[in-house]
Amino acid sequence: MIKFSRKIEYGILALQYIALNPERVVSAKEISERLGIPFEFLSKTLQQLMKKNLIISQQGLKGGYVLSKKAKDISLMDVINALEGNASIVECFILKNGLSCERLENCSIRNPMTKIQSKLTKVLNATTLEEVVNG
Amino acid sequence: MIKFSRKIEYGILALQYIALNPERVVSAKEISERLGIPFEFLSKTLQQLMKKNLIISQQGLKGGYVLSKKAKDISLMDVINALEGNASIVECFILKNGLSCERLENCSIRNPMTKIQSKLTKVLNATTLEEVVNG
DNA sequence: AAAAATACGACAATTGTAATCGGATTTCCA
DNA sequence: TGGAAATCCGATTACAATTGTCGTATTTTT
Repeated sequence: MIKFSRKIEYGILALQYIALNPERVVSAKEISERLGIPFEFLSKTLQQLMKKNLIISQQGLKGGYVLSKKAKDISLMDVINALEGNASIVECFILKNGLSCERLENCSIRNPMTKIQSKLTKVLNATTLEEVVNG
Repeated sequence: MIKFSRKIEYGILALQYIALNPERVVSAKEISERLGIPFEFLSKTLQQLMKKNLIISQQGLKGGYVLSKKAKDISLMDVINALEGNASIVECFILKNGLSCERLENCSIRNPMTKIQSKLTKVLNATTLEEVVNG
């Protein structure tokens, strides 16, 4: 199965919700209740997005989040990178202890996979939050 | 993280290995040893591919597997479908009990995700085993 | 000072993947 | 014709990653 993790789904949904309410600060609680996403988990996700400068947080009463830039300047790839830092479609692209997989000599799978990887990355880079918001 | 499962990786690697030895029947044991893939797990994977008619099995001593069609007629999508039957990039595309997700009314994420999904599917459909074999 | 929000580390639960086990069947060949 | 080597296949276990929870500290507004 090839699919986005919950975290990424939640992240995209939350960003979409925030983007739809640009005139105000939106709290995690509100997003959580409206979209039916576990509050604590969502909070963690939003904090990650904040650390990666995709959103700005305001603490305290009446606090919450706003986008740090325009929806058209946030790509799905940005979100994935912020939340997981890795969109490698094949295991062996992920270095372990700085080493690549041990199957290398018998593995001519890398090159064609690289092509698929780059095509996918291209799509994710090209798709912005604005597109997601506007269906 | 977006990545192929081990099963799919193993499946592609095995098909590649079989495709590289078109003149003979290749046993699961040989593939397992050469590529460092757990024998039992690989066997299951090959059996699945056999049931979906991507390879032909020959039982008994000197048994093993051969491709059932030309490498250029097997796409990565075929492999994924055979092994998991689902390449949905977003959870809500996967129907549960015939129902879609409960977030529908607040969810305008479906449409843009469908676009990404179809782009990905296109790439996977267009990439054949032959391409994988020839790097 | 109280209320409502974020921040954050640690932990628990769940789930799906990955791997193993046990045994059955098929086929070849000495 | 019997043993070896292979596929076949259901059941079960092991494991890891994801997902979710808890408790507490901190920030900010009223």
